[in-house]
Amino acid sequence: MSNEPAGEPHWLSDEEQYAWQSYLHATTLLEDHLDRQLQRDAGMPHVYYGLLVQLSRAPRRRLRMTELAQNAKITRSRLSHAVARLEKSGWVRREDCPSDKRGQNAVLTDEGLRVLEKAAPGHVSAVRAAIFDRLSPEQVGQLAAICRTVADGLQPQGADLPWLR
Amino acid sequence: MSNEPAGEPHWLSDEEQYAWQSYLHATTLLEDHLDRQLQRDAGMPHVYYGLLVQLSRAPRRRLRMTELAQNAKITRSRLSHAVARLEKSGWVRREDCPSDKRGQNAVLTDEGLRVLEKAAPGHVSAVRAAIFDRLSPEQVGQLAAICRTVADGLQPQGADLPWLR
DNA sequence: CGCTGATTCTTGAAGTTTTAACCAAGGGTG
DNA sequence: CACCCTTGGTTAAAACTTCAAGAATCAGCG
Repeated sequence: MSNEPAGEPHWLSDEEQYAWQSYLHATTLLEDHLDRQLQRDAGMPHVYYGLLVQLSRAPRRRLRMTELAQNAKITRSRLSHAVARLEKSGWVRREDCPSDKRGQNAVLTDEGLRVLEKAAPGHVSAVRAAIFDRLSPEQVGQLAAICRTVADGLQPQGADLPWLR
Repeated sequence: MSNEPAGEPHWLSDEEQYAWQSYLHATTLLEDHLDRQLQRDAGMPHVYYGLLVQLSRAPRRRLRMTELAQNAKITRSRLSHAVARLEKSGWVRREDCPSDKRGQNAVLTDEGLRVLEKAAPGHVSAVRAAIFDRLSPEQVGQLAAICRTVADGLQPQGADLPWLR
């Protein structure tokens, strides 16, 4: 847990500090870049686009709210607001879950699918231009391994929230 | 995958898709984790903490607004709001720039420095626990190189905005 | 059944970020 | 100086996120 007595904080080494700074810059710039790209070309922020992608890959283009939130790594609350907005735009529709009366399914509408298919090529281009065109195949593998490791260390088993935190 | 609107969308390969997904998960979870950690322990989001760090490293603990925004990779507008909030909290003070009457300096206050020094150990611990304790030294080097490359590809030379986009 | 606690999802309010103007001061140029 | 364009920074409004609370259903159990 958090043992930080008044002793020695154990700072980052120069290499670590450099890596951390680079990481922060890269992720900030990239997220910003993709957010603008999608806002301009598809009229929605990156996270919302990610939700449509998840839905498009799901069995009948629908997913339980909680499952969608887990896949996208966001809170249920955030998802609720997001789906409300996407519903207002007509890309997504809510649907009562037959098996559990508490549940809701988020369903990707036909129009949502069209918007997604229209935006996807440009988005992939942007991602490719920012990352995969600039990295060697070995680096892509390295990146995947590093991210897997970091993500695994932050997953569910947290404490008092169902799956996040 | 599926159709191709005009020409060839050139989708991501399986390896690339996997890396991209892993990247999104890791960065989302990490940013979320650090935001909560700092909100809890220091009463501010991660970006604001980064601003205090920048200021603490600057010559007389002060920086021109634009320079600070560049260092932190955020827009001037966002910085304006952030500094307004930090000013309200007493961690930062504004100061007219003597050499350029349009300019403003953001100055880290003594209280701001205390808050920063108090929060730093816990934050470093969190970063270390999430990343550097889990990666090999080689991976740290790989991460830095990858992030450098990506960041360099997204830097200034954009078009209609001074330095961002 | 009636109770209790957990799970699902939503909501309102407060805080943060984006977007698009906007103003004031610099820096030429003629 | 008059003009015009750029730069530094702010602001209002809209969009988005977080936080805490709440309503409804489910599931176990006596």
